[in-house]
Amino acid sequence: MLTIYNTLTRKKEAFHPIHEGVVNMYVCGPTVYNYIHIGNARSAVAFDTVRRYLEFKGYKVNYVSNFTDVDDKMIKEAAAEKITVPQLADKFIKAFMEDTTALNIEPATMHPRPTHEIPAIIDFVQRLIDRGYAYEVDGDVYYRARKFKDYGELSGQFIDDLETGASQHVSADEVDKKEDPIDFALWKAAKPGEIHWQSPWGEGRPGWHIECSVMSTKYLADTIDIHAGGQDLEFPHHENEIAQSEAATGKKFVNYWMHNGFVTIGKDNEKMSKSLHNFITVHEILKKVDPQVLRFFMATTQYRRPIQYSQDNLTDAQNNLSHIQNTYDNLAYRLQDAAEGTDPAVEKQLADFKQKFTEVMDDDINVQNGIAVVYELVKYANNYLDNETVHADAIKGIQQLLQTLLSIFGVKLSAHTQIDDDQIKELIAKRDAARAEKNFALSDKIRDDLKKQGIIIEDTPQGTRYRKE
RNA sequence: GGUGGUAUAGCCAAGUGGUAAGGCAGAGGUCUGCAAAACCUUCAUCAUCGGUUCAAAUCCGAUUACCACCUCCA
Repeated sequence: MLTIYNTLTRKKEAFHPIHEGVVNMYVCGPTVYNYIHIGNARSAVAFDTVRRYLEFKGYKVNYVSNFTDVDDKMIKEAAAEKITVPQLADKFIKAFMEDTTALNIEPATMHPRPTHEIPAIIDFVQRLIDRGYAYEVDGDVYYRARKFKDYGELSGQFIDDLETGASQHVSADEVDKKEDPIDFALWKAAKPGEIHWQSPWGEGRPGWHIECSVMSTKYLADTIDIHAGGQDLEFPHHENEIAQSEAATGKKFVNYWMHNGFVTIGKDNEKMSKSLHNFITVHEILKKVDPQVLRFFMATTQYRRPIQYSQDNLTDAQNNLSHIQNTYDNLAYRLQDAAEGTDPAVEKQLADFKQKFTEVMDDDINVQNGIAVVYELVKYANNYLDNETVHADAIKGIQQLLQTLLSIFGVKLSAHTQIDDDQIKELIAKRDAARAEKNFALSDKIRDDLKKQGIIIEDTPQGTRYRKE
């Protein structure tokens, strides 16, 4: 049975979706004013992995993830680039899709954007005003946080302990307008020249938090199964979403809150973030690193744990993935001389591996233990391949399980042995002849020459094989 | 000041009371003409101090260090 750590209760809980067999999940996406960095990608990878595991378990997953396409940073960056806010958004949404596709992240079922939802947002804000949870001041609309009785429940904060302006990002002007410093903006009046929409409170734009409440309830349901995002969103973003949504609908907003840990960098393991200027964009790193390696690197750390980004750790991931990929190639190679039929012992063993994998992953998506089962499978597979006689269906069974498990981590395995090239085959024949005559100088030269072309030669008991590097 | 998290071998990391999974790197070996790939063997008493217990990395208390959040952040 699947258990998930629920930030709201600070406990692992048995996972029961509202509707049998279906999971409604919403994941907070990025503000699209720049290329995503590895930290942003972490969230996308973490919850893509959760999604894939849920699908592996047989659930249908409705996965909604937003793009925040208007806010202060968007306005500032658009001005800097001398383009409009929507142009900026389109540019970086396109980049986001390219980067996440490279990382083999499944597109969301839906990617809503607040600027496409203005009427729904206005209705939602109006509803909060009508219910006495919000008030208008000079074209801004604020949420009366203290009126919502459970405010602070998610993050464990007590209202009176909050140090106003501790993050030093609130302007004095804004504090003056609010009834209470902890109130937050639902709607912001436009400054001259800023992008804006008409509203009952004048020209303005949505505040940050409101979009997720509106889009989650509109595209999924008033109450959903999973709402996810980075740990930095716990407070205030998710706290505010709960306050807005539950005040508006009168229903529980989310059953399971999931928060991913950060990507850290440097010897102090500092959080990677745009504001600390210590980030590396996915766009940049993919110029140097195989996207599969980057994906594997991120997917094999459990979503709640921090990931330390370093070259050493990336190299580790690279080596591990190569080992798995080599095994997959070894399997494909032996398929060529395999006997027909299967091997009951192998079938049994595969069923055991699959069950063990499910058991460990059911514990809050414990991917470290999950990947350990994969390594067991890999070792088992290679040992099986040492047999003189192997069976085709058994090998196919191993391949299939390996592929299925790796796909949960977002890695696509494919055989490298299937390349067919007469020229290479001719050289190999020549080399084999040389070896038979013990002319190792020639045979080694042929091997070296092929290596320069990126072709690796390997001698096995079944003959000489080759693959691309 | 409030809140939360983390501390296990050179590195990554599992582990929630019974004498430390797994991976990388390293060392040795098997196979090979040599390689490659793979396999085998080997490599720690768990930040510190104190307590509870027949028994603790695991529970309790204290200490230290690091990280994060407190209306910009995935």
